[in-house]
Amino acid sequence: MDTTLLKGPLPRVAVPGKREQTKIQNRQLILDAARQVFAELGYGATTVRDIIRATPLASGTFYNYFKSKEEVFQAIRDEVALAIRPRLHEERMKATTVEEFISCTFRTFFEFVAVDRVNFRTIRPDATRVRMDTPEVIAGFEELRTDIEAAIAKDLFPKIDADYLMAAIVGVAFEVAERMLTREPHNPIAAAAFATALFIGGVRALPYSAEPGVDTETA
Amino acid sequence: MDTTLLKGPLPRVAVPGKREQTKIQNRQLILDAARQVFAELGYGATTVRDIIRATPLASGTFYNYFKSKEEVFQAIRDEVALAIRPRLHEERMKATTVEEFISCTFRTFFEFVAVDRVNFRTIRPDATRVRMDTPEVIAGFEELRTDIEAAIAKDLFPKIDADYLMAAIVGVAFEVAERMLTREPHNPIAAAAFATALFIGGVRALPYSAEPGVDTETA
Amino acid sequence: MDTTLLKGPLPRVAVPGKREQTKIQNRQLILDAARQVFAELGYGATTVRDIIRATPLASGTFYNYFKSKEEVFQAIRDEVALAIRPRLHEERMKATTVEEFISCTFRTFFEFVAVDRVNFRTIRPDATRVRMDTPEVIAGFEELRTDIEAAIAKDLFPKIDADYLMAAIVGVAFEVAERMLTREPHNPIAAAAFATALFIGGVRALPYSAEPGVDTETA
Amino acid sequence: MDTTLLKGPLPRVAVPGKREQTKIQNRQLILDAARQVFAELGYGATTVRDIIRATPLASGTFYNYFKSKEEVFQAIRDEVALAIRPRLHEERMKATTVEEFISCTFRTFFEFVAVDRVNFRTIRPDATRVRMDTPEVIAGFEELRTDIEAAIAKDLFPKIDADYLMAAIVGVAFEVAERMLTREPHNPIAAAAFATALFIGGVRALPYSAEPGVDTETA
DNA sequence: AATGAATGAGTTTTCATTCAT
DNA sequence: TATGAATGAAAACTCATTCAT
Repeated sequence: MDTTLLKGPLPRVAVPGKREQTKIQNRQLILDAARQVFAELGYGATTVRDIIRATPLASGTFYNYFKSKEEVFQAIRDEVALAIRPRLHEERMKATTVEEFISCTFRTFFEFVAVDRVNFRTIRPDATRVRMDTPEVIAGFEELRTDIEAAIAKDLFPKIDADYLMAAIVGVAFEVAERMLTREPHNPIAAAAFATALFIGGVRALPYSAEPGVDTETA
Repeated sequence: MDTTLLKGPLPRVAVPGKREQTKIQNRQLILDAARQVFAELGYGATTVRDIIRATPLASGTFYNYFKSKEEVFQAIRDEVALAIRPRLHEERMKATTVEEFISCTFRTFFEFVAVDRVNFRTIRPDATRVRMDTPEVIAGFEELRTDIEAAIAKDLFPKIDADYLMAAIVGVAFEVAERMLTREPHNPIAAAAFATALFIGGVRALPYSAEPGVDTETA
Repeated sequence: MDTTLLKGPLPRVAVPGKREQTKIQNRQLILDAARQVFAELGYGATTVRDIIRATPLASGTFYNYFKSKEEVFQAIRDEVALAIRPRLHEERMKATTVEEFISCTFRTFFEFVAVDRVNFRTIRPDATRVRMDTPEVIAGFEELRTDIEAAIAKDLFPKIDADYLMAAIVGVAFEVAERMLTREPHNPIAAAAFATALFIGGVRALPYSAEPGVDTETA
Repeated sequence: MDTTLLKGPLPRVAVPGKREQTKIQNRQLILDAARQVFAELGYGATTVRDIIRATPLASGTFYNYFKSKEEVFQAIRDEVALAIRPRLHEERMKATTVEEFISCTFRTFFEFVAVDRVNFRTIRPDATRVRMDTPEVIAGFEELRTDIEAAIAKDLFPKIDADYLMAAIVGVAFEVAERMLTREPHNPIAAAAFATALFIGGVRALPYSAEPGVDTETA
């Protein structure tokens, strides 16, 4: 190893450095553990101790990264929202028909959820569902509304209530995603097909289902 | 602080023999307080103390009626199962068309929310929105699936995925209700009309909106 | 025992009651323990645990009575100030000469300190002295100034700086009391004689001392 | 937050060989910060972190210079013992009369306080006044007793109680200084004149005051 | 030597539950 | 049966000190 460059004035700003690395890694360790534990116990029942215990770190270390349970939670939500928002927005911008607009929204969302299920499931199915809308998540919803309004302006949509439509899409996305995750194997394509059909043609246009609770494409 | 005069089982001097009455009344006091507080803080964050504080009763009294927080929660669930669910169930049983089935579900729900908004949604002081699916609603929507399955059996619905349809209805109900409450005056009829139209004919069948964010029936 | 009176509408406000008694007692237990521990370890080094440990009570019980260490401390100070202030004021009002005014102030204070030394000594001699002036204590000082001003108005004192004189008296009272408590036996009379002589005639009028650090009256 | 650029041992690139300089400098940085923080929060409430935070140094660096909070405290004591005490001591040694002995003590002290008020007294945000006898002053007044004893041996003072006299001087010095700082402008000369007159001739010898609370020399 | 994150023991605080009145 | 203070186990949080870089 050539250490020439390490002599002289220390390369203070250079190279991320091992310290920096560990810091990022530890933050991630906590976030991952929190995701895990939230999914298992639910947000309410989770304690900071639970999170730390799921980690090789010491209790005090938690507080070097987050002030409280709530703060980790929001960090997780934000992380997710930041990951999916740009993708959703971009695809919707490319849509030239109502069908495309709707279907790309659902498909992207369900695929994301299927892959990243731990992120989505900070929820204990048999108990209470808590949804904490952080600014980042709200921003995602707002963006959807703006996109709808833009689509109306382009005559892609009829002149409808964009606010309610946004709400309807969000509601269906979250609830159907939830159900989707209870089925094995997860089938985001089928879920998106269902939701899209509903939004395009209503219940009568919904795909036939061999038996309730089983994705038609899987059956 | 001496709160002696403020507390006490309400009418201590009540008509003799009506002890049974007081017992029922106290039970109700606790249930009502619990509903309130669960809605405000969420199930996880709520403590038994919080519930008792929202009551004229003493902390020990709680345990004369319920063994734990979990038990009150169950009791609320049970209670409402006996109140709203039969109503919804009955109406849906009478439905002879898909339209009726869908519209009565949404109308009843939105009207319930508009009247009982406190139970539905609260803003925490730090402005973070926390939503808890109150037990009554969970129970109601579990039954929804059963009713859909029954409707499919009666050939009212095509043979679709009842689980997903239930999820879609729940999602739309919740999210649109949320938006409805941000508008003045609350218009459950218009909200139900929107949701029903969406489910019957898809986005293209949605009622025209003079301006986004304003109920057409109100405008 | 005649229980006739116990029937019918409960005598809610009557008799202090055993519960009420215990409450007062426990508060006092904590205050006494705190006094003890503050005197031993000093205010800074004392923890709430230390106080509780010096008590037969459980840790949580502390918080039924005080919010924090600081709050107990202030309660102690206030208790003391409330006990001694009226006595000091009353005696000063009766003074007809400067000598009386000064000497009664010091005598009362030093006697109080000698008797109630634990109250006075929330201080660790070898470490840091912390004096937290609670409103109640400040009020005691203010009263002294007012009394001095009244004495000036009555021509008992020459027209001097009442504010500084008050400060001087307070300073001498506290510091000499501190020294007095290091000597055995405590001799408040001698301490008051010293302070009074100083304030009346200056250092040259001070009583002779057989040996420094020994009260002349004792020697 | 990346504070890399803000921290660091001051001039890392400093003139080679002047490492010794930096070491002395850092030690001083810590001592100064400690003095500040002790005065603000009191010894007990101060944490090592507080001291370090008031410094451009990193937490670990603290332990290169001092083993603990206690040790900094001792160091401050020692440091000032070398600075103020000799000055006071020397002046008192030169005194040929009681007046000189007393007046030089007060004058020096009040001037020190007026200049260095931050070290003497701080107001905490919650308005509770906390006073900590900073080590320098404690050390100074311990020596005062020795000096009084020496003066008695020289027949400068009558054979009085040196311990009590020291206490009286300390008490007056502190309390009057406190009052002095509440007046604008600070007038250490007048404060010293007041205290000296009191100690030489008693209350009847005190300078007349135009109005209480106003320094005569200023008025 | 300087750095500053990690550590974990110790402290503060909360809260479900008990129990004497 | 109602009361509400006491309990103490467990959670939240702090901070002196260590140690890899």
